Amino acid sequence: MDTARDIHASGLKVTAPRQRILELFHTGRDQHLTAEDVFRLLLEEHEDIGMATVYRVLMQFVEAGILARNQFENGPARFELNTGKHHDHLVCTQCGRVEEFVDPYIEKRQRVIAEQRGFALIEHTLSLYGQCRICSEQQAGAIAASS
Amino acid sequence: MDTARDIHASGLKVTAPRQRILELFHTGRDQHLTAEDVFRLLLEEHEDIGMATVYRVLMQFVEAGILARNQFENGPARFELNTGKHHDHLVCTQCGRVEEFVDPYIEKRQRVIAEQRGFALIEHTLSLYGQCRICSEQQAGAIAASS
DNA sequence: CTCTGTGCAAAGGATTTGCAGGGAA
DNA sequence: TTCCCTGCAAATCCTTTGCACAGAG
Repeated sequence: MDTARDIHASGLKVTAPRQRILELFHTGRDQHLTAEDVFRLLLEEHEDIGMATVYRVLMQFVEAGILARNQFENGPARFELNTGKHHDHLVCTQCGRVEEFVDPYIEKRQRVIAEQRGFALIEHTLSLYGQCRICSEQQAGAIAASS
Repeated sequence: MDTARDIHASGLKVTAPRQRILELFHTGRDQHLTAEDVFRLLLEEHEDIGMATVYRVLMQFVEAGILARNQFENGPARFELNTGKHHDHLVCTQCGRVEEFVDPYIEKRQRVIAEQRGFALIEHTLSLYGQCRICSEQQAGAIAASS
């Protein structure tokens, strides 16, 4: 919550762009923002921050362990607060909503599989793509209305 | 194995570029090639095929269900023969080697999780990143030699 | 003969980098 | 005052598209 402290603790100077960007991620829930999202939100706040800075800051935060970077399919990278707790994602192919989940059993099987193949596991990404409840309902409603 | 037949069955004209590209994937094992790989291999065969054609053909093959496209981390897309059997990947972060695996339990858990969240599951990607056995051994050898 | 395919070059989206001025510590 | 930061523009990487000609059916 204390953005200035987090930034300083990472050995980075506490500047306006860095504070504003980090605040964005602390605002609201389910924040899985693209660099473009961050840039646009800053514009709306009348902050004059360039895309290059957005990318640089996001990257520094990832290296500092403050943010985590996710690459879904072939779209732009999405950033989220790094809570320290690993988790996987459910991504709505319709509205882009991202939900998180953890399944201890899947995590365990992954370690077993890597071991069997002689792989020294470093990390993994698991993403489930589908239509979320809300989009499914909207679609059902639209079909009903058109008939 | 009969590339011309596969291509024709997809409603595509049987042309030299399409046949050469498809043959590449039938050559050898563990073919997870990038568009760049394909382009380079064709050059070595003295085939005069442009990158645009490589991308177009790869895309058509994916749409035809002949190839499958995988996006690992933030690197370029990798293509492989679509055997019709879903599988996930182990990717060596050192040498780039890609191995495949299937785990019925993980598959099942994924369906359960999606259902619990009200997601109509369409597809998923699971990739384990780490160091393969060969790279681990080489590294161990290098350390031993330097001491 | 008629379209689909192809190569080339240019365009495109996402991200990175070079540079000179600006601002934290 | 000293570097670290920043904005801008240009560069990069991967991929797609426009166009006129070539070739499969």
